[in-house]
Amino acid sequence: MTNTRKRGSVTAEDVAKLAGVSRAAVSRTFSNNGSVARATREKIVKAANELGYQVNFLAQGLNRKRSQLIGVVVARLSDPFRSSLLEGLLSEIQRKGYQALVTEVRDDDELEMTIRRFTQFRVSGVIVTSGQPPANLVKECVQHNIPVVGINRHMDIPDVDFVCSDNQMAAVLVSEQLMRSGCARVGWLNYENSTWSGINRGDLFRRMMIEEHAFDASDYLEITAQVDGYEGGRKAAHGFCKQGQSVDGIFCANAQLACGFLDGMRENGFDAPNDFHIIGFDNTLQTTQYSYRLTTIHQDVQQTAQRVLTCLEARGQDPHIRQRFEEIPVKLMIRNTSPDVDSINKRMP
Amino acid sequence: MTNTRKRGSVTAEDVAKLAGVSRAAVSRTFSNNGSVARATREKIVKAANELGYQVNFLAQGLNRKRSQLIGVVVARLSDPFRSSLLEGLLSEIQRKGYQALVTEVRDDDELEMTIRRFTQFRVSGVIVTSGQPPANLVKECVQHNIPVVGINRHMDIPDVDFVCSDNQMAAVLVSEQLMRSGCARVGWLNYENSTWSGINRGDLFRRMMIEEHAFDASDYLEITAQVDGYEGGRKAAHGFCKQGQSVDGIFCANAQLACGFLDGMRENGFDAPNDFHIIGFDNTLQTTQYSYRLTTIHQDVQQTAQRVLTCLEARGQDPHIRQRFEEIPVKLMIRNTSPDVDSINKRMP
DNA sequence: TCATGAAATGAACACGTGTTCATCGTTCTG
DNA sequence: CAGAACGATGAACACGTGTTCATTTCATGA
Repeated sequence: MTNTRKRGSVTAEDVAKLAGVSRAAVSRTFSNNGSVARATREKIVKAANELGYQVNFLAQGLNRKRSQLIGVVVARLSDPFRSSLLEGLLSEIQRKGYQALVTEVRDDDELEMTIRRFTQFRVSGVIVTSGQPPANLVKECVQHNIPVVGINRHMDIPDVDFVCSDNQMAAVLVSEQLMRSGCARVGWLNYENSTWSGINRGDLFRRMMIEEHAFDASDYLEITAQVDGYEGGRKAAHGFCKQGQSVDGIFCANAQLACGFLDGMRENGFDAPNDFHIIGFDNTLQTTQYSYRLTTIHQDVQQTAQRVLTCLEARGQDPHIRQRFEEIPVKLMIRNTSPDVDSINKRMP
Repeated sequence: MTNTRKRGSVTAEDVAKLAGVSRAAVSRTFSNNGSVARATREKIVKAANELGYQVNFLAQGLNRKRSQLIGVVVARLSDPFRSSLLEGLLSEIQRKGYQALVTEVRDDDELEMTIRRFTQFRVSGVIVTSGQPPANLVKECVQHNIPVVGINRHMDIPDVDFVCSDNQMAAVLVSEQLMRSGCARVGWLNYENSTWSGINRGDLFRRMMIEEHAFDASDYLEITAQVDGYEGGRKAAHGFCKQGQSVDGIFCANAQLACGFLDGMRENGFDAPNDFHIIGFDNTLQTTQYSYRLTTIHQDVQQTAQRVLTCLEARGQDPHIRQRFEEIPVKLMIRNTSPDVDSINKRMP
């Protein structure tokens, strides 16, 4: 019965008409931009509520040349750490009043299409958690004044910021833990064609063991899984045992590899912490569970997400600030597979 | 040096000017709508490539009153099944040429804001994987001609479609497997205030055991975990043992509960399949791993995602088709915790 | 009382696209 | 050859908002 000319969308004009003001006043009221008298603002808000008015984000974005969307590039959500990272990002994105445009990519080809679509939506920022975006595309974003941030990866591109867990700190914590445990022959497990962060973690760990703790190179093994994930780690353990190799301490590039390697060793009759110590990366739920109780490096997802959005907003305001490289502190979660040395010493003095 | 009036956005008008045609021709070329001669189309495409033109999705959506976005409501991505479901949805959404607007909700209050924002973006559809959307809000969507689909949940709302794993089929498969294994006293594990799908699975399983397989009600136990997830299941097992109860077959509402319960029983000195059989729901990666090898019901995520998008597109074309309730067949993945009976019989004839 | 400045207001333009409608040229048909 | 049928084309309007700019209102101080 009400005067609903066209059902399905009540516009600012309808509100203006009902409140007896101009449409510009309505716009000013909801965008908090210009100045509008208290009395009229109240009239407008009342009319808006009555009609159930909501601003059209498409029109708003078209005009402002910027939507309140943030593009997020993800891959392989089946990895628990990646999905928990996404969870943290979503939470922070929404807290700041943005909306997440999530795209899953498999190869860098898809990634090109993806970023292109992001620019077509005039996103306020792009977060890359996986894949190596082509430099020219990122440049395109920069030209459009769209900030880009990478997580746990190194992109050698000007005007793009990075947030990364502190791999150096992880190397220090892990190497010291292994030293305290009396390890004399350690290994590093990663998969073939790993990401930058995986390689970086291995490099820093190696340097720490050899240069800082004076390990002989022959006492530092590099174990390479054919593929990533649990099965990759498990197969690597089988190969490791078949070749008759041995270590008393091993550090893994991620949690899935670590769980797989541990289970693979168990299948061969070895177990941690009795036969060897093992430390993983990514404090996923699974590593906390009874069947694993894996000592692991904890990445602070929440803080990572916060820093990412800080970077985005900073560069959104001034596109030409100098490149940032933020490192997020990590923690060593001591559990069963490389237990607290003090408690051991206490137990057998 | 080229005539770039305003850097950062090349519009259809620029393309038209370069190609020597009207802007309308450009629009027709890229929206594949009107008719345009082969020769001019080629001229336009060439000019567009030269200038690096891309349509502005905001303007396009504003005009069409519909964006190519699809809103996805998720919760608790830390649950592996949920993240794999999201993965499947993303993949299907992108394959169909849409973009996913993902929002994480904690309570139904947030959900209200979320759906409201979805309508403000003029999404082409809404997928609800969690939470109970208020009926009036969904009605609002329907009024805006925005199709809504729910996954694995029951919403008693007209004009909203549902896609659900075939819980009846699961109940049949599980009950038959337990019967074949000679179970005489079975249990059902769920958490308090579970979702609709969890309750539904339990109801159907119970009916199957009691009505179909003539179980006495006293041989059908309902075990309730305080909270969802691995820890919930583990604590439930501890309580179960402390009370001195016992079953020889147990079915769990989801994989996390199942893994937790199994580990909890192990801590108390019981293990599957020797002391009891256990079957989970959601064929997550973890259930396949060496430490669990859990017999479980597999939900076909890919097919679910496909059906969801089919529903969305169907209702997008005609909002008044009758409500659908699609059931997706499930499979029983037989593993170690409730092994294949034939192979057992063969082994000890 | 008048000049001055600030706050408030509405008309008008811009954002970049889809789509209708009238026009024009071409081909087909009898 | 006349007329019809049809594909191609561009002008113009619509989509719903933000923002500028000139104008009006109003309070303040001299």
